Amino acid sequence: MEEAGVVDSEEARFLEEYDAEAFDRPSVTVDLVILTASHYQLWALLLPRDAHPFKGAWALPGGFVGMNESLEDAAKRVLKDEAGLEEVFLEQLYTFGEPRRDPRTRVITVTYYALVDETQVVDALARKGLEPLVRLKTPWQGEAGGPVEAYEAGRQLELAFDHAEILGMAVKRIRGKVNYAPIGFQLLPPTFTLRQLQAVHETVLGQRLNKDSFRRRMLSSGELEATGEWETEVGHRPAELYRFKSLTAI
Amino acid sequence: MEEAGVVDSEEARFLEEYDAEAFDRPSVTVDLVILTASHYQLWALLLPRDAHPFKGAWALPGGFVGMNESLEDAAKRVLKDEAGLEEVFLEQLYTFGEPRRDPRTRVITVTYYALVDETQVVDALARKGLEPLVRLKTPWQGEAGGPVEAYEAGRQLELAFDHAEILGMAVKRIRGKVNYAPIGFQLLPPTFTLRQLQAVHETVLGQRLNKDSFRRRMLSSGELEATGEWETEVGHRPAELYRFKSLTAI
DNA sequence: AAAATAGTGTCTATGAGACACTATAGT
DNA sequence: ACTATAGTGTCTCATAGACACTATTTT
Repeated sequence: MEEAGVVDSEEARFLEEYDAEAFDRPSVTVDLVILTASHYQLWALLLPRDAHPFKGAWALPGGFVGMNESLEDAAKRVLKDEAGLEEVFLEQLYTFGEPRRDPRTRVITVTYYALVDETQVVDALARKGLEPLVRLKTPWQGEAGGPVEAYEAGRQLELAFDHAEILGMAVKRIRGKVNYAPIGFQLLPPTFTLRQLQAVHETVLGQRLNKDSFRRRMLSSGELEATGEWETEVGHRPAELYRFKSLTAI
Repeated sequence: MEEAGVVDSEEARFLEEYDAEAFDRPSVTVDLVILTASHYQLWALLLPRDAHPFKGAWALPGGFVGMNESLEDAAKRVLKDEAGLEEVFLEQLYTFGEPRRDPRTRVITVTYYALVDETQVVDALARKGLEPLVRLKTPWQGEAGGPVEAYEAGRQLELAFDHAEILGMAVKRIRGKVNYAPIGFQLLPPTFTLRQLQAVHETVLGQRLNKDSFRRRMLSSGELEATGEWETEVGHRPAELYRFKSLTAI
């Protein structure tokens, strides 16, 4: 804001005397919901905790916000350091701050969600030697909201802190967003078929969609561009590959 | 979360030794956008600052988050203490945390927006002897987003900190929400005519709506209930008064 | 040839906009 | 009587769903 530059001598004196230590202050962290879609399931990156509290439970990647670091920069730092990911879709989700959500001390966490295509995140995690992604199960329909369950190898995982609720908020958010914003392509490789795009939408929404009207809606949205190339080795008539125009415009 | 109750002796020892002072911590505040609609204009409560920084500029009501207070409780406290309002629609908006947004020190602010009907907020402010509401002007269409301008008595006001941006985010949010959620009634008295409801939608969206389809859409939404009463003294055929079903259900 | 999915064309149902018309208050 | 807005009925147009049909690949 340009008004911040308006500093007269009275204001300079005030700033010098201001005591930043006058109030108790909570810790502030960022936590990340890194989502991908595959095999008609949503998956998130969760890390097993090796320290108390919630030792052995699974937690979202996160970290403290540096004193001279913006919230978004902190989220990007965590995304890179903990998942090896850069240049992906990242958006603020919600801020959670119940006084007892962390038993150690007051921690307010600003959450972000990232959408990544499966091959990209699997490659990045393999380079870091990390655990595989965790499958999410959403025990509610539509945008009702609520906590989400997480599974690995068929077994339900215990989630640390209020992270089940945070994951639920992320699913609720993208379910709302997929209907009016082109976020499906964030979960796909650069070129993709309409059937792949429909599968991603169906995965996000947790329900089947009509093939005909989905095609018409996507093609008439003006967001897609045919590449003139077709998929290969698919055991049926190959579909044309498309790309998102807004991505090529960046 | 119920998992928080799982405390063995090892975890108890760990919690005792945990040093909450180990990291520098930012200040955390809540700031409130208290919105109302009247005369085809959006209005917000802004308070003139009598201290540095931004002395003389106008700021959103806000306050520090107490160490044992949830974010929503802090927002409700500010709403009551600074505007005299209780039991109104209140929802988290966004968290702003650029390192230099407050020149004194690092302040991260969790913003909330409240929707209040005009008579209610005018009465409440009058009881507190506060300045009148400030008129907002949104120099962008639809949900493009961006900062908002504020006017009082025809003169544009200087806004403190990043509050023009926060106001812009609030307008963007309700523009998106009014199309799929029944938030119009939050800005109206308990009973209202369809024309009043349309005026509120038009004010929020910043554009005129078709009368016929608006009536049909509202009546077929199942959210409205006719009261059997009609407005009076209006200089034309009086309209029936409606109320929102979801309000009576609470 | 069979299986599977891609892609096109057409019919129908639904909802929004446009418009015409009647109804009822205040002035 | 005139003005302004409420409220109803009908027509048209755009879009979603349903369905039928053809096209093209692998097995």
